[in-house]
Amino acid sequence: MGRHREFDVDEALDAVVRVFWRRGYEGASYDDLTAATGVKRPGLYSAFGNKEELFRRALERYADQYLTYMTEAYDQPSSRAMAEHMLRGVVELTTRFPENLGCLGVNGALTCSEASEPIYRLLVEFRAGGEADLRQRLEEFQASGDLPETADCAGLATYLMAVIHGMAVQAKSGVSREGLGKVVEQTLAGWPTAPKMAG
Amino acid sequence: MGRHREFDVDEALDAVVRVFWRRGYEGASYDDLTAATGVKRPGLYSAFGNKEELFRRALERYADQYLTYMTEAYDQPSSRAMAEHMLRGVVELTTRFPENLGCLGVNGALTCSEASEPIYRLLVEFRAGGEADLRQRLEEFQASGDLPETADCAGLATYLMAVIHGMAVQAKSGVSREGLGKVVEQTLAGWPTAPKMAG
DNA sequence: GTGATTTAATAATGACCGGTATCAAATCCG
DNA sequence: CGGATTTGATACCGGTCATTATTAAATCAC
Repeated sequence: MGRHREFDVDEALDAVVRVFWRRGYEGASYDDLTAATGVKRPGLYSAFGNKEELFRRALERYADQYLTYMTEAYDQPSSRAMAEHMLRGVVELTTRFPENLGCLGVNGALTCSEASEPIYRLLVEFRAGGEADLRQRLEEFQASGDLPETADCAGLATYLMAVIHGMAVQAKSGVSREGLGKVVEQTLAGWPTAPKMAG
Repeated sequence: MGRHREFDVDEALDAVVRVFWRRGYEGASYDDLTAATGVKRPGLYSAFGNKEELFRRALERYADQYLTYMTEAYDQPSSRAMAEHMLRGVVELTTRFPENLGCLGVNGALTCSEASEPIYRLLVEFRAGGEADLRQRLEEFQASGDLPETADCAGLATYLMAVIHGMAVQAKSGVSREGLGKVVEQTLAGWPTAPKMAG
């Protein structure tokens, strides 16, 4: 019983995601958040908790809504196709909204004051988790003969994640979709090729 | 005439550089800056102006002190040697100080509140300037036959800067020197080779 | 309708932010 | 020395930060 909530929690969270995506965790104020959501301060607090919890919720929603191309990539038939799917997905994501260039995983808090270090660590772990998943998938590709036995899967994962984060920085700096496409091309041009199979 | 300044301006600026490098522009407070420099607030203001001017001074000093490997790279005899020199320099720079991982050009302000957008734009231009210089040098290498005529120098410059910025993000996330070395190897493995010259 | 309960809106809280006014200490000139 | 001038240190300023106390409005059970 009691009065009903007058705003849609997921809609508000979507707006919150866009604010953090654009401004980062510390750069986003409650004035920004209330303006974007149309929800007053106490409404956000009662629905999501404090700013740190709000960011955690926003990061989860961001992953669910926008990082689907990562799991799609894992279903591709070769490591090269996987890399291409991921890279094309990054180009699309990081340039899709002119107001939210780049990606939340990097924009959220590359640096911050001491007070926000929990969020900084959250994002470090978030990115490290993506790299660990990628490494594991690369090792599967290697086991199935799609990558040479001499390939360093951990190193390749670190490399590909570096390119992805670098593209996010470039996108945030205003590099166009076409410019980022060149990054994709060069990355794929250097991708290791499977050894010629007998038979 | 009058009382003499009791601190060394360059030493103080070096300490300021390290604070901004670690915390970013907005994440660095005057409490952090005064603690690191040993100079009280009014001392910093009288020597450097306000926070924005202080950051501009710090960025200049950072470039002079730490980005020398970039100009060294331009003196290398081939585009590949140049790329390797740059990439090894980035590994060294971004992991040199455990308290200041990554690079100031990216850490400074990838995102920020509306109030700090002048600094945000300064850093966008700072990075874009580096990419423009790199592109020009690549075109010279291409003109001298070190890169194939089919190579896209602008695209290569965007790619290499993406790798560099991505390595800075990875370093800031705690990736080791060895891990970043793998990024260098993979980047060089895909570097375009000059066409075989006749004679 | 009445009372209990939940949300919405306003406005206030203490802490910290960048930036300065103030005054004491130090230096130079004469 | 004495007076002018600059720096150093303390303490303060208004503004903004995240957070919350308070009160009005809305909904439910009965």
